[in-house]
Amino acid sequence: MPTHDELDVAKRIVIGLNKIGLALRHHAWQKADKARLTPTQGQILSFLDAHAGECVGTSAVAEALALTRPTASEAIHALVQKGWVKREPSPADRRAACWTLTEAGRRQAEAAKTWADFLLPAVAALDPNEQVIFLRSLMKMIRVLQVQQKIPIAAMCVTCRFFRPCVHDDPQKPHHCAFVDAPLGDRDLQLMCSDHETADEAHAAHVWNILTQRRRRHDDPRVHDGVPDAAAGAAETRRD
Amino acid sequence: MPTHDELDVAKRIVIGLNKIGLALRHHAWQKADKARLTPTQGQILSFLDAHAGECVGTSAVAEALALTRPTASEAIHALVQKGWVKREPSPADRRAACWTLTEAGRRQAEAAKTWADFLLPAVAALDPNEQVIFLRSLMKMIRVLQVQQKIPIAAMCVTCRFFRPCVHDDPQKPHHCAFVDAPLGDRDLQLMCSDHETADEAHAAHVWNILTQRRRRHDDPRVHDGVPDAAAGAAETRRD
DNA sequence: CCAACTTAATTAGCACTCCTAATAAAAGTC
DNA sequence: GACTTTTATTAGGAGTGCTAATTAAGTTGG
Repeated sequence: MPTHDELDVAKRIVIGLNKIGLALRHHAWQKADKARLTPTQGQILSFLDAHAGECVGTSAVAEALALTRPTASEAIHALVQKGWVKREPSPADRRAACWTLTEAGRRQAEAAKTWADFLLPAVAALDPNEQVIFLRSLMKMIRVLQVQQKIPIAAMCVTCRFFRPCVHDDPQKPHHCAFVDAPLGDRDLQLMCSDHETADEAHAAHVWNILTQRRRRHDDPRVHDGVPDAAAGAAETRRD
Repeated sequence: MPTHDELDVAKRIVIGLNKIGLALRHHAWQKADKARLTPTQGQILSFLDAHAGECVGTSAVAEALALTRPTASEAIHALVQKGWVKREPSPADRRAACWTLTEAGRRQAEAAKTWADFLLPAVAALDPNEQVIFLRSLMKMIRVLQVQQKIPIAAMCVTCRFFRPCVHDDPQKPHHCAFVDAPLGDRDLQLMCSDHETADEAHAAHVWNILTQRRRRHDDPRVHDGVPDAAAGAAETRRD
């Protein structure tokens, strides 16, 4: 009889993910000292860089990185002190800030973006077949975490390059996210997606077109026998 | 055909692992407040509990959690203040400490042990076959990180001198543990084995070779579930 | 139109994280 | 007995992360 602990596979996976998390944290701090840029600060720079052009306030940063607003506020001010971020007034709201990168900040952000690439050699130890399965598994997990609100939500699907509007027949979940590979409903769009990556303008315009067209149809709901109205609308507005 | 393939699989895996890391950190701090136990402190309690009976000093803790000794020292003293850890003298060395849990500390450790279990529902989203592959992939990655000194040593089968990979014909239990003298399957591979003893380099390299080559010889056909043949073919061609 | 929300951001206060550098003390070396 | 290594700590500093309270600017409703 083996005397090894009888932990099931799932628990051992959790332990393993923890190890990876440990590596991430450790590495983040290691580099922190070199670049005078702590983990949180680096992530804020990356986030601001990814959302350049949008008006990103303290709250948006806090939400994206799963921090409280005070914590985000302090970290941002540290970056301001270092001359990498500056405050622009929001056109709409005199209370709100629009944090933007300075020229030096953009350079820092470029460097910070690759901070996790030290994991790439480890990933390369998997053969291509394993990588695909591993990625698919990660996506499944991330989706569950998102649904359970364990992962912060970062940006709107509508501006995301992974977003595919109106491709399913299910009226509850007509859209599709190509990153987590799962259907999305309209109410999911209100939330922001933690896997968001800004789409190019063409894609964004395309998405917007489809959404606005369909919404018009939606205003005039038709119910067929056993056929949901949105399905008909989606089918008609779908485009290749 | 997906249009979102601009990033290769490896980079998306890194992004995904980052997300999991974010969830881990966030969740750790959430619970921290409830239990008046910060992430590092919780991990120290777990570690001491797992190594009860051994003489664990400050350095050992620091190494296991990838902290500097001063950081570990401070965290331990916070736990002493709370009455969960006490110092015992080392029999051999009057400088060294043997940190041990108090009765209350053992109770706290028991609770702290499950802190990452919030990930279990996410893991459960994977089917059993995926779980096994995911676990094996994690171990491969962790081993690379260990070799690169990016992560403290983990007590994994893959680095253990008692581990004999692929010595049985039973595809369910191809490996063998020479310590408990019992066959092991992929699902039995350990990440935190209490009987682990680090193998010498020759043995480690040998194990690694066999594990990475094995897939072509007799792999479980279910592994290829849902994955294009091209991927398996690529795996096929990658050995000398 | 002003009192009563609500929201954006900050301040204050606290405990802890994480680092480097310097120190103290014991143990091993020569 | 001085020299070096190892174990643990202290000192000092920037940063993380939280809650609670505050300031200021919008929004809403009687």
